Amino acid sequence: MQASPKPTAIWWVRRDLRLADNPALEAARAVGSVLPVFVLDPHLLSRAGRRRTSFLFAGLRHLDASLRQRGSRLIIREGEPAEVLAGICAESGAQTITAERDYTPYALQRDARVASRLPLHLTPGLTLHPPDQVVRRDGRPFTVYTPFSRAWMALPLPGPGDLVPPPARLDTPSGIASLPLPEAEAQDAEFPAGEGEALRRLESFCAPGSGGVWRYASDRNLPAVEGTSLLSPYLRFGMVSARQAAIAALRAADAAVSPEARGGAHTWLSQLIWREFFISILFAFPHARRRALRPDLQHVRWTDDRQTFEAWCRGETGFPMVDAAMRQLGAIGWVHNRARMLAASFLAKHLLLDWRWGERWFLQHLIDGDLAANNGGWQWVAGTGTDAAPYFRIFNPILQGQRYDPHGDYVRRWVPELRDVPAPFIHTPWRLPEAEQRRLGIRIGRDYPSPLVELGAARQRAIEAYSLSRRRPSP
DNA sequence: TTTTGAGTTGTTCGA
DNA sequence: GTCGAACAACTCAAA
Repeated sequence: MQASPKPTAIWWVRRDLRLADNPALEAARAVGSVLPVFVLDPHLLSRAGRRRTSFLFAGLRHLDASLRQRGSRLIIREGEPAEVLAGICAESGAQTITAERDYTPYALQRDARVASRLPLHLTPGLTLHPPDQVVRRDGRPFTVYTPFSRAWMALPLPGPGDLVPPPARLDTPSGIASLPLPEAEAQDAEFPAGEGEALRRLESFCAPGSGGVWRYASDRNLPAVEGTSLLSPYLRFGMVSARQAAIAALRAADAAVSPEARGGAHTWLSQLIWREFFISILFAFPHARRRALRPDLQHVRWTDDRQTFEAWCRGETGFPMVDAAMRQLGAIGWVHNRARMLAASFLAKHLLLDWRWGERWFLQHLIDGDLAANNGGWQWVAGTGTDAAPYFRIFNPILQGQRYDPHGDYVRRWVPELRDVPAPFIHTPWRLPEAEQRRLGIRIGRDYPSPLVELGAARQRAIEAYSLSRRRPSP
């Protein structure tokens, strides 16, 4: 063992790919020399789709570049984290490992394994408030969003002065071997990775006057409009911290000049709170990862129809809003929130397919794919979760299209074969008269699928299947 | 312990 | 076309 002259801490990077406002990095710096390490964990990598993996790899390159500017670098290793870290501790003589605490079932198990044999020091940072601190008076977890958010807001909130700037220099021991940085695919056009890009987005979204946050309350519902922050992939990998985002939201609310603007900032903040709510839910109810949170909805008789599922995956259901969502997912690995809800609701309700099939597909393909947020969102839409949508709240993809994509811009962008369909028919192309189809050169059923189900009957079938499960005494 | 008010994002039906 | 009620009761959270 070759001890370095100065005490050394390993900064174990997991999903906190940033130098600013990073408690795990600060904890390592407090020890002395900092050895930044990222472990390629086969267990996690095998579950992420190509696009998210590439985003992560590009993020590692950016982090490494930032570290090198500060006299440091990122050590890449591969394998079972406890084994790998034990090896690096021995090589470097590091006395401590710092890391941002993560709350998924796998992360908890992994970190317990590491902590059982190595000095692992976990810090907050993934959330503003640790999930086990936003609880009811009796200590039990909240299971309804609104009381959770009230309790969350009642805890001390950070201000701009709490943000820790990135270190100007980092002292890192030399001579520690690293694998080459993994190759990312060509830079993602929609979501360039990196802390710099994340901060630019946050700043422009909250920019006085021009920022999207001021119109967020209304524009966030329009999938054809760039009305959301587009920060989800960056929050997913901690290229920006939830705290940085929340502080920006609180400042925006303070600076708002109109009730609408203030409402926009609050609505956006509430989305950050939703993120923490779902992290808390999965932490408190780990079984939700694999089955319905609500015991009475664990026995819905899904149709188990693979072909229908595959049509949904491909974006060939015959319902333009659903198909636009699924094509957007395939094309850029990100889907507008309203379109996500629509596509998810359509799968679980109208197609009566097991929501977990859709959950897995989303988790694999989304750049921002996050176990807690994805599972929470799916269970909410499917009505199986805590604080779920009532059974009768079933999105109608036609009405939703007419309401939130009235001109069909979103549909035309992602379902190009419907490009020339006039607006009155854009959400119901099967109603185009034959002559009109000929004139436009599009044949429904050949160039674009006929609807997979009849909405009214499918809705009825879903309500019945759900109530049947609920009537069954739960085991 | 009991009571009370409330519950992200909707749709349909009938007046 | 617009509006309000119904949709099914239930559970949560706090007083």
